[in-house]
Amino acid sequence: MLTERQLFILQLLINDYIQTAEPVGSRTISKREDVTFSSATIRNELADLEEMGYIEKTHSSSGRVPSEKGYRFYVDHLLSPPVLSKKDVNNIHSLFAERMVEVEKVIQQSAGILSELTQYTSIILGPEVFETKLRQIQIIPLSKDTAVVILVADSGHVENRTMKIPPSVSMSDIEKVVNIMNERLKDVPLISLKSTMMKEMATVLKKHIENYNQVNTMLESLFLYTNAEKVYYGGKTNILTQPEFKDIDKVRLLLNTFEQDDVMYNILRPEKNGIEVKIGQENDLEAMQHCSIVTADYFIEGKRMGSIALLGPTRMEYQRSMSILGFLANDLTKTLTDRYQSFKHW
Amino acid sequence: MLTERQLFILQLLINDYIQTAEPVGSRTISKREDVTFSSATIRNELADLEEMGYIEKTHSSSGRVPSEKGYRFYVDHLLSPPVLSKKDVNNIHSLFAERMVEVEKVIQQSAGILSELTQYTSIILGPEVFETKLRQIQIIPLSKDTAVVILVADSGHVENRTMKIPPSVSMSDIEKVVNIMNERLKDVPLISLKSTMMKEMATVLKKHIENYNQVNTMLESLFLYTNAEKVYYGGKTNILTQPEFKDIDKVRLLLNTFEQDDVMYNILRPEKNGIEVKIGQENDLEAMQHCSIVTADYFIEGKRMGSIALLGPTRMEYQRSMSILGFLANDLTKTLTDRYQSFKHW
DNA sequence: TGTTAGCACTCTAAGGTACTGAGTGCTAAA
DNA sequence: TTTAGCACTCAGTACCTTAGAGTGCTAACA
Repeated sequence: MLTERQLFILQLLINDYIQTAEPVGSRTISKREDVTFSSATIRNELADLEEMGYIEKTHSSSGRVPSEKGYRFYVDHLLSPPVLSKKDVNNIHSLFAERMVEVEKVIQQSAGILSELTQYTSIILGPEVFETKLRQIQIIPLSKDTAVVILVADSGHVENRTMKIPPSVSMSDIEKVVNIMNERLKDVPLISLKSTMMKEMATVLKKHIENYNQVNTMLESLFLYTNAEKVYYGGKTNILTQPEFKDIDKVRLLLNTFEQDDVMYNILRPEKNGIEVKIGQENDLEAMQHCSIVTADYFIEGKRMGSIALLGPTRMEYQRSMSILGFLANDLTKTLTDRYQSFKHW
Repeated sequence: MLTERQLFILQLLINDYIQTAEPVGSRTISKREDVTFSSATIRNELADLEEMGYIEKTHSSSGRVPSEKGYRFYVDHLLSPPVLSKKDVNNIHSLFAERMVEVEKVIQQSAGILSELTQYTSIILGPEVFETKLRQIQIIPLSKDTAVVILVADSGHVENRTMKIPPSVSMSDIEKVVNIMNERLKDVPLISLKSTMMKEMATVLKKHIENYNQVNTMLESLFLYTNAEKVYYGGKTNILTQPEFKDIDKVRLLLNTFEQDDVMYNILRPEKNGIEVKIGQENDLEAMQHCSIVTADYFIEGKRMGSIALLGPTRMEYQRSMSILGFLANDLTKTLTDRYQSFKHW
């Protein structure tokens, strides 16, 4: 168990290290105004803290650096009360003041402002298709064997795919199918579109359509890819300004990971509600060894829709990041819920 | 004017430097089998070449390195005949063997294969809207004051925008407008959609619609952004493996530029037809100081549609890059033209 | 007159040594 | 329990030396 003084020293040390990125020595700590005890005392305490695994030395006569365990403890128990400057708050609010129509834009802008305010890289998981429902489906022929299928969701999201039409399927067949789909599939959540279609529509389609099998395989291919949530970024290269990323190999590893949407998706997918912090190895991904990720969720009508996140070095400003993130998640939730309700109750 | 021998030596030097990234000395050159004269002779020639500005020293007793002028001359006059291995050719052909339906995918894949084959960063300017024509326009209401507008082009390209509907404009008005648009604007090139609409439709609309002014401003905002060509990338981080990009600041500058679509667009927009090489400063952009860009165009029915490009260090394999690029541009042209014709003549 | 061998010279890169300063751990006294 | 004091450690820097790759120049050669 840590004593009051040890807690205090650990906090001072981590705060200092977050600012300077330099190992912190006992003398540095003793010089602070609110420290009454001597550097020798601090040395003793530091030795204890090191023994318990909260801090480390970079070499035998260096100052101390927080360990991942130390950061974990700091985040869980030692964060000072959140302070957001009015400037920051205004900055965020002003973003939502101009009521943007397109969700994509709202999110892209949010990513931008996050990375600007923090100088870290911001990552946002776009709204899940999860709860959005089909409003309308349309098929527009392009040539004798291709057509564009357009799905419009009640969230305003539009999805389109080009597909091949088997020669045995006629245009009038397709028209019939579309009509039936619009009747039967309206207000079905996009996520269960495929299964609903297979279940509910099979019998109806069989009645009205000749080449049921061909049509069916065609439709199956259409809904093959449940469109994953899109990943948005802000300040992708901000991380390169951090001293811990002077090494080009680390950078390449990390930037490569950014390009893999599926990997990022898994990293951001939160395990629990609320603001979550993952420190270094906790991300179990080599590229993220020296990074921490702070995530928060946003909601529409209480349903979790996606996450917003900040990625920085393990030595990141957790308190500030969490505050900004929480704040923005809140605003995002409000905006999107408003928007959604205006659609739903129309 | 350069003598035969000087040409030969310059060529050997640049070839060597491209492979090794190390300054090339007279002895290195003299050791080559096909070199009959001594290193002393070569030293004399190198001194002349340096005086003429084709090569440089990194310090007073170092070997020589090509200058930008040297590269320029090399690219214009000294390239050895193109050699593409069968493997490369097959690689590219196989890409187009599976006839993909969506242009986006074709292009994304092309970018991928380009960067894989060369280990440089590939950049592709998506097909211009330029010649593609409107096939159909649709408006789907989302709420009492918002609707999604969907434009389908004959190329299969789908464009959608969410817009606000002024309260004074009724749904039936909108339906009327859409009908008129579909009548009048069909087969109008997307690029001139706005002007055609303003000219041709004004009179008709005035007749049928009450709130002409509101509708008009609404429509104007709709076509405000001529959608720029999309920029696709492959192997964004490949450039980081080049020894000239060990410096994190150079990297940041370059990667930041990648994020600015408009800047990249201007860089890629070719000035003349055919395969073009821009070396270092010729790109007049700080971030591109140490880079060269090779661009080629692709066409649909003889009309230039976009460009594909490779970005590497100035010390890049020009010959190979140009060959691969030319080859792929050709395949791309064929594929897209085929596709387009199957749409057009339907 | 063009080519080449030879040599003095230059500069980088790598390795070694010495010094400084920030930091530690331990001990003994307050 | 705290602290002053001291010996010790180690990274970083500066400085020097050496090795090696390369040049430019000169004088001799074909």
